[in-house]
Amino acid sequence: MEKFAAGGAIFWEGDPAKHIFEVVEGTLRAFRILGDGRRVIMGFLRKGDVLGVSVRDRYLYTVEAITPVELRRFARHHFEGESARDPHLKEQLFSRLCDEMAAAQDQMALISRRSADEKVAGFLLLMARTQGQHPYMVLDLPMTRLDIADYLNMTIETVSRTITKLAGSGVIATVGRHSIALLKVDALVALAEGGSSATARSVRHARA
Amino acid sequence: MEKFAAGGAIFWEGDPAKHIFEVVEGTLRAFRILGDGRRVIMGFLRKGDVLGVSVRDRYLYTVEAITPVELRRFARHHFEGESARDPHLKEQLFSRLCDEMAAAQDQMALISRRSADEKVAGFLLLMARTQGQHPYMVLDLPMTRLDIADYLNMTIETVSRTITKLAGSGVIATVGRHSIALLKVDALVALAEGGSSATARSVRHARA
DNA sequence: CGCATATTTGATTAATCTCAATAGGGGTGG
DNA sequence: CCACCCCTATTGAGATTAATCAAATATGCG
Repeated sequence: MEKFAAGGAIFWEGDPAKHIFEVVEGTLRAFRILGDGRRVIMGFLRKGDVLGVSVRDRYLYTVEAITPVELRRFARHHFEGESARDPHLKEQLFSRLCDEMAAAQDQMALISRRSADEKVAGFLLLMARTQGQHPYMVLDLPMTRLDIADYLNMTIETVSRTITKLAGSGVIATVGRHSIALLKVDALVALAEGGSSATARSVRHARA
Repeated sequence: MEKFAAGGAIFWEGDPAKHIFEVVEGTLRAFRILGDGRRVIMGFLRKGDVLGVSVRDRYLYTVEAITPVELRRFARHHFEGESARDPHLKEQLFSRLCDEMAAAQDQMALISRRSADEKVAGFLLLMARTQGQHPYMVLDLPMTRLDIADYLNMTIETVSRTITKLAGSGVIATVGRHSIALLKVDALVALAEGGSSATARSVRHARA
């Protein structure tokens, strides 16, 4: 069991991938830095998530702690090649990887939304699903607005304005900086699916 | 060995995932339809690629043939659970899945680029890498501009304009509708990395 | 309690999206 | 083999959105 302080790096993009980590407590961000210095957040990791499954030789992204975290560390070679006799173990890893893949595709769909409203609404719903709570829930959002922006491929200003707007219309309510209460979940769902300015054109495309 | 005509669907999002396919010949597109009818292309598949590895119960996306294709079909249950005694087989599947994951992350980075120029340049370089050829190569792009647009999260008009602009500046040359010659690869690389309008601001963010 | 930092807010600019119309290919049938 | 036609792609002008630049304001931490 290992602990990291907020802001600390667990591993870096390009490091030899010698370990797999399971998140016991806390939240982390996984990201890559593009050639020109921009940061792309590939995902957020929470309790129960596993880091470093999908790599072979070297890590594909950097992982940093957002909050203080506790991790369980496993040597990769225990899972690899002939040494992993236990078929159950392999099966589980495979299963994890499928989950990770599904998450990546969900994020792709999220980023591919047109308007800022749709993206932020989709993000909040994704976080809600991850935290698996109920309507009228209060979301815990340990990441900064900049993290959210880099995750959704937007600027921090647009994220902030969108959240302010949603709060103004009573769909959500901000509680401090790192909590958001979802007041009208169905309105949020409608927004996330492009409920406001229906794009008949895109639908035409889809059917073409 | 099975053949599909251009435009034909191999399987649909939500179908029970009973088979895995290997592409022997041709090009396909994998996509999801969002709630409001928009289409998000998750990837293009070519000779040697494998479809349907990363799913457990049901396919996560629809796959259609862009050109006439030939596929090799395998029953999923041959790879699953205890029945797959061969550790090599499992290892290979795992390896495939890691590749798929890496591709998904690369696409995420591609979509997350700011300008249309960067996206299209990045796309062309990705296609070049996929086709693994040399400088001054001629890319084969069987997909339509709409496919490219739905892949890069842009409109078809912007894709068209960007390609026209790149051709006008002598970086590429269009050869018919489905071929593009890369004339200045390094210029393309520079564009893909944000070489034109450097975003000092984003760099600042990345370091923050 | 005060400071450093994250966030919000404002004004402006620049880009893409949208709507619209034209041009160009490529495939088909005569 | 050629001409025609349909569909894709290109081009144009204007509307809309988010990015950018700049400044003020909270918030949470030490």
